[in-house]
Amino acid sequence: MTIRQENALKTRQKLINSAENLLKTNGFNALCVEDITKTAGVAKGTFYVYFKHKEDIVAEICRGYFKQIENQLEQMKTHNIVEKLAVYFDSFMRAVMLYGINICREWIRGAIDPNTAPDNAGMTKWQYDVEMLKNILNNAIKNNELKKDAPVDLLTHMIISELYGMMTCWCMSDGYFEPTDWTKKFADIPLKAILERYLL
Amino acid sequence: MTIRQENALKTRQKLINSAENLLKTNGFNALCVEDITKTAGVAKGTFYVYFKHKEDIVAEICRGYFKQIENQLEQMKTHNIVEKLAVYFDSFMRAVMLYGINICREWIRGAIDPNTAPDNAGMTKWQYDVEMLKNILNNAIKNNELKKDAPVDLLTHMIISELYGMMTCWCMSDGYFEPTDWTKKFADIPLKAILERYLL
DNA sequence: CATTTTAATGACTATTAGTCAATGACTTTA
DNA sequence: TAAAGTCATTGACTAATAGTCATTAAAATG
Repeated sequence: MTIRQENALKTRQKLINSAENLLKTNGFNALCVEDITKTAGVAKGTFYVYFKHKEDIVAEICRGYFKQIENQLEQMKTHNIVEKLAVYFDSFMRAVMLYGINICREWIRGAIDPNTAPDNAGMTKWQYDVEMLKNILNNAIKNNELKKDAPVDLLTHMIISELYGMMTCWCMSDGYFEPTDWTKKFADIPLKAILERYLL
Repeated sequence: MTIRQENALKTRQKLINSAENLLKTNGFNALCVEDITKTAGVAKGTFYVYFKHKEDIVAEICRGYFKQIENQLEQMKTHNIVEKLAVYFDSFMRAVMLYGINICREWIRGAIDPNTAPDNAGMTKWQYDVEMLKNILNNAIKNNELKKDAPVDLLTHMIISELYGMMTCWCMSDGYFEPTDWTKKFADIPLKAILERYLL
């Protein structure tokens, strides 16, 4: 890698760090490109060298969190399906605890906003969620944890509903419930109810 | 009521109708005040006579849908708690079917957006949701349908999570599931699981 | 009819997303 | 190593649009 390429990567990362901090403290509504570049110590135009739209950098930040969760799950191959899903839910809530309520809001806002940028593979964050969950369920079928005739598509979407509902409600209640307890309730009650009849 | 007051009301309503149509067809991101006033046939400044911020008119529109749902529920006093909640869920989905996916998106976006305007009673849409559900549950306790020691607060929030999750997922899947089936799944499985142990 | 009130106006400011031609630091090549 | 070429960076620029406000005219009042 040449010096030029290295510097470009550094600049890009400076922009992401800067945007992430602003997002955490002030939320998406207050986020503006000039603030991002000022904090990063570059000119405004530089932003548009690396990101096509303001939303793109936010999508990238959210994608970062998502990758972390994905990694955590990779290391859980031995666990059974219900436990794995509980960890999946818990990971999201942990990310929220770590990064704060504004990031959580942005995660949801980004999902319902039709303008949200897909990643370089052309996939939206939402599609990633779906794919990841589908894989977990399909693997469970392979491992004889779940019945062969389980409606994977429907189950996937119902489980994602639980995840988004849990996060949305937690944001709106401004952290009224203790995050870990909150997650556990969902893993224990609706999640189990959804899977129940298809468990082997 | 004087002519002046009547005309003012009419103007206000024209603005709301105009905004509602634009919202339905183009979504919130594309909504702009100048379009609203142009369509309504008034000058831009007129908008700000009736609404303090752009968001306020959207909040008012959503509030309108909400009132309709509230009215439907008023006429359901005889039904039991599980049925009543099923109707509650169904009403939201019906509103979505009637008003379209953009209104549904806005309903969720408005809930997670901390800038959303409260109504004249100082209540956000989200607080309305919570209050309405709490009332339903408290009434169920009075009617001996639900145990006296049911944790109303927690149940309220878990049920709202189901509602928002169901709606969010449906929007994100771009109406992939048939709305009525989709609602029924949630009323039948997670909702029942949440209430189950507190039913009498 | 004279005076007061207020809904409506549209030109105005302020903010900010996004563009682009110019620059010069780095890389390649002969 | 010097000339030629590449590309990250810049900041002044345009465009779009939220929100303001002094003015106007129509309606209400007495």
